[in-house]
Amino acid sequence: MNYWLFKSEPDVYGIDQLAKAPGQRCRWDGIRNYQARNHLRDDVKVGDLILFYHSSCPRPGVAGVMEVVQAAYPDPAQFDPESDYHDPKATEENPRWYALDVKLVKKFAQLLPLSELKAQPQLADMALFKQGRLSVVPLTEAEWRTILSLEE
DNA sequence: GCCAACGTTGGC
DNA sequence: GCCAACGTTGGC
Repeated sequence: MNYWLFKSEPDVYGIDQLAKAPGQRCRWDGIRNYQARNHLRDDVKVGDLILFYHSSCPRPGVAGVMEVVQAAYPDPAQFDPESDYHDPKATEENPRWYALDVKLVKKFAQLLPLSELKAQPQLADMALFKQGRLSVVPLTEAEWRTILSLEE
């Protein structure tokens, strides 16, 4: 069992959209960074738990928890010339980018702000802070427990 | 809108 | 393989 933090811009796709989706499930796609892709493709397993993080918005922070329901498969958007995520160098035989399916476990009653995460000495070494622009971030079990304990 | 950090591209 | 130029992310 591994723990992750996935970022999304709520203007594009926020936790409320996931809450309203059929079965509260969605495809997590559009990842176009190699390090994030490698995590998605190689390390993220069915049953892993994920923090849903809202980024690039007025109130950045953790909005809730998701669970992986389908492990990585080639992201269909890379083959779609109409998509913003189209990649002309990707082929069906040799895909570059991967997506996976998640479901909502719970939406936090209140968003847990980034400022509060930063205020925790136990979280000072988090990958989230060390590598600010990675959109698929691993968490240790201790970090996971610390963050969940901050949510009442 | 600004800027720091860092990833990607392309010439050589 | 190096590195400058450029693009993107994301907090503020």
